[in-house]
Amino acid sequence: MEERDVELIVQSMNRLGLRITDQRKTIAQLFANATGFLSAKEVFLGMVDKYDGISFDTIYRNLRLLKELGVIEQFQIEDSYKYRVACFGHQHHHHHMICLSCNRVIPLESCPMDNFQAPDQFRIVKHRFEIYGYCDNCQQQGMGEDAETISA
Amino acid sequence: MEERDVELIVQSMNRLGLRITDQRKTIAQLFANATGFLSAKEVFLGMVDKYDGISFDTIYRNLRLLKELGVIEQFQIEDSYKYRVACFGHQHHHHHMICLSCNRVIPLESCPMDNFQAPDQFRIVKHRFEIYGYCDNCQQQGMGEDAETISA
DNA sequence: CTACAGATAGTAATTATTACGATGTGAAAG
DNA sequence: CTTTCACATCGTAATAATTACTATCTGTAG
Repeated sequence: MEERDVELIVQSMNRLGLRITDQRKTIAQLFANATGFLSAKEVFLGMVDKYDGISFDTIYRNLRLLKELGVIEQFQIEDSYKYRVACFGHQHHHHHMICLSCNRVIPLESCPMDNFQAPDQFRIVKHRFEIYGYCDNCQQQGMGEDAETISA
Repeated sequence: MEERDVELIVQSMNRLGLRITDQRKTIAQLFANATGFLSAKEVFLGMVDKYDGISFDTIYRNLRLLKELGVIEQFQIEDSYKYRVACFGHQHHHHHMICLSCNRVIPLESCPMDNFQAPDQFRIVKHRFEIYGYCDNCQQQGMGEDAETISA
């Protein structure tokens, strides 16, 4: 991403009533420059150079706030939380395909609930649907050739 | 569940090459008697009376082993891991509806991947699909009446 | 009965996350 | 440009969940 994208993130922070601190600008930069996901730890590591005594409180509080306000999205990948800039242009309900090699996220337009009828008078409140595999690029670089489809 | 179900679990442990220790018998009992899920902590609490110096190692090692061997299934509910006896009679690939009130698990026969075509030459390795809501029983007891459908 | 690989106890270490009082600061108002 | 103060951060501690490891114990094959 480019400088313009940092501005977009900072602007949305501002619009949502958050103060624009130096630390938050840096968080915006980190997410704008990230190719894939960032874990809390990675955000910390990206900040600790510039703010050498930075508090975990600052990291976790901002990640939580930005998630709640919809600026970033939280994913659960391989048993741990990771974050990325929310899919702009996909504000409506959608799902994702996630590349196990490069962590690229491909938004999906279709939702399995569109043509699903719950049995047993079950009242559906929410659902979770994610696809994992290897994207076109990574396959061409030989990734995932040997990977078997896991039925789970 | 009944005594017979404890035996089934113990037998499958045995068949899979695990030694039948007292502790493992007790774990089998806990899962056989559980109405819903058990967290690692709950398993610990269920064992600590009988084995007062029981090690976390024992709990976590056995949960991991039993999960890997397919005796129990691991779910992620409300940001934490919980376990239950695997769906016997549903050894093939399937998904679940999970009641947010009583934690009842309803196996689903249909899989969203059955009629799904991945775009972008994405090579699908695995997927995750879970439905959360309120089961028939809990709705009749007034649970989930006010719950709104969450698009996420 | 014996031997031993595997299991457990007891404890420590690691990791992730949350909490909180003191201090600092963005930005709104004057 | 100052003042002000709610919000943000720092520094540190606490909590929680999980993993690690060694000495000891035990299920079970032979």
